[in-house]
Amino acid sequence: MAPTVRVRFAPAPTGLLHIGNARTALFNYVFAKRERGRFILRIEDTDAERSSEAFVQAILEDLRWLGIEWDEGPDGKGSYGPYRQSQRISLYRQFGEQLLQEGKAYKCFCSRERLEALRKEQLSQGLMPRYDGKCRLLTRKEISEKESEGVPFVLRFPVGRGTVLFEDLIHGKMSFELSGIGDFIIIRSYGIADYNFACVIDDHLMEITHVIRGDDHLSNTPRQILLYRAFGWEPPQFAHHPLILGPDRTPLSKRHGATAVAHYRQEGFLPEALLNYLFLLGWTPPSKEEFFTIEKLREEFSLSSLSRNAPIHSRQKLEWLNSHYIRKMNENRLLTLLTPSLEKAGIKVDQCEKKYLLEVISLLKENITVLSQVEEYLGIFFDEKFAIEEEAKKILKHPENQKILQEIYAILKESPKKGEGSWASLLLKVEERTGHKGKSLYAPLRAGITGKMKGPELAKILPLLGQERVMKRLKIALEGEDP
RNA sequence: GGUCCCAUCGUCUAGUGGCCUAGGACAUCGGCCUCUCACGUCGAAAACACGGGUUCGAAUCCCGUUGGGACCA
Repeated sequence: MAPTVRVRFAPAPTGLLHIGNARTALFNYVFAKRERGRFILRIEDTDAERSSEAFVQAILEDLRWLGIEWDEGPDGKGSYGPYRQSQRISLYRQFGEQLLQEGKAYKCFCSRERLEALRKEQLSQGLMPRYDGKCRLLTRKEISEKESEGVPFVLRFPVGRGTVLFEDLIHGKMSFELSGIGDFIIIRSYGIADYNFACVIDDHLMEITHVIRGDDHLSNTPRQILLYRAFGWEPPQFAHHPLILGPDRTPLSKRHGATAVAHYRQEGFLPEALLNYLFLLGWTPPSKEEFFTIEKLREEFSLSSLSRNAPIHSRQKLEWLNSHYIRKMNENRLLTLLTPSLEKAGIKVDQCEKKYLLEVISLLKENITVLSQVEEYLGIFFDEKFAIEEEAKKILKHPENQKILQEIYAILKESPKKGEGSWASLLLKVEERTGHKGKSLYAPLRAGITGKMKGPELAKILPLLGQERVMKRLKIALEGEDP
């Protein structure tokens, strides 16, 4: 029987989770679900300077928001811990020591100055800069001399010659020439493990079966495989996916503006839209359908069908998906999601009639791309936000338009309270009396009633506002007063 | 400089040797719908980086060039 699939997502808490990392997490998560395996969250916080607990918490929050649940992680779940590298430092040292004892690693006493000089010289000769293996040849005596002098050292791994072959689940057969790789550091002078070393030890100890990560690690993989071999461990399967690029075709970073998941969440993007988008960049479901859910991904996603091209981030496509999901969402859930935006805009949600709120939302969801955009339209439905835009004012100034509004006002005044259905007949009456219809009627009406030039259908807004409020707003428009 | 990765419309992609006069989506432009915006709908413009092979036949396979990217330092 094949062992249980175990995958991991291993972010460094040196910043907010950005959409590229989120995509990696999602690939791992969906793969684990499909294989009925386990998803492990590991925090790579060996860089104490740049790591912070606040970022750890922010990352966890973003992952949860995306719908990712981990089976094991830094918050107590799982028995392969600890799940923070900062708590595993002594482990790395132990394994470093083991390699040293077995003669599979050596102490390197070379100073920063020597390394720097070496590098410059190699460069000037047109050679590739890499460690020349000087300390690999040190005698026992020389080593103990250096040690007693207290010369700081690092642990290096002798790479040797040959070719490393492996099968990448996305790229296929991979072949790396070792002649291009210098002896690399596994433990730094201050006792901290290098990335590749810590990564291999953790992945092995946590019994990771599939390492799914970005292409930026592709060329680290032969180094890691060498370490697995040195320990006599079975390497996991590897899958390297392309990195999301910015419009300038360099890897997505802060320079490209908003890239953090948290940012998109705050702006009012839905997790299902972001998820759909992240997979759409580089993957097409068998059905060729553009919209898909995580359930569908669980059934249909496969690493080998992922594109090997690095995709470019497109906010437009994300927005398109988001507006689609907003329109599809039911009003009750939308109201829950929208409440923070509404409150922030000064609408006291709990004091509003829920039925009214839901109706407002059912109209507005047709017009917005991101949740935060509702604010733009709030003035139509909430008196405390009502304001007349400059362009609307211009329209209202026209004498002819004033006449039309006066007519409407008069008709409303003489009509008994209108039920919802009778607005249509009322507008017909207005058409008859003023001789205006279509645009010339509706434009001033819209300007007067909503204070805006665009928005949902007037035929739906009017009954929602009710006769009384419509009259009140007409009056404001007629008197040319600022409300 | 070495070791690798990648290469179809502006963007995401379909395409795994004949079904391709290269399909879809976003964005763009135009028509329709319509009081506006949005939606919807119809249509237009838009790509196989280049050069060699292999083959009866190549976007698809091989090699080289070019371009972009990663890692190494």
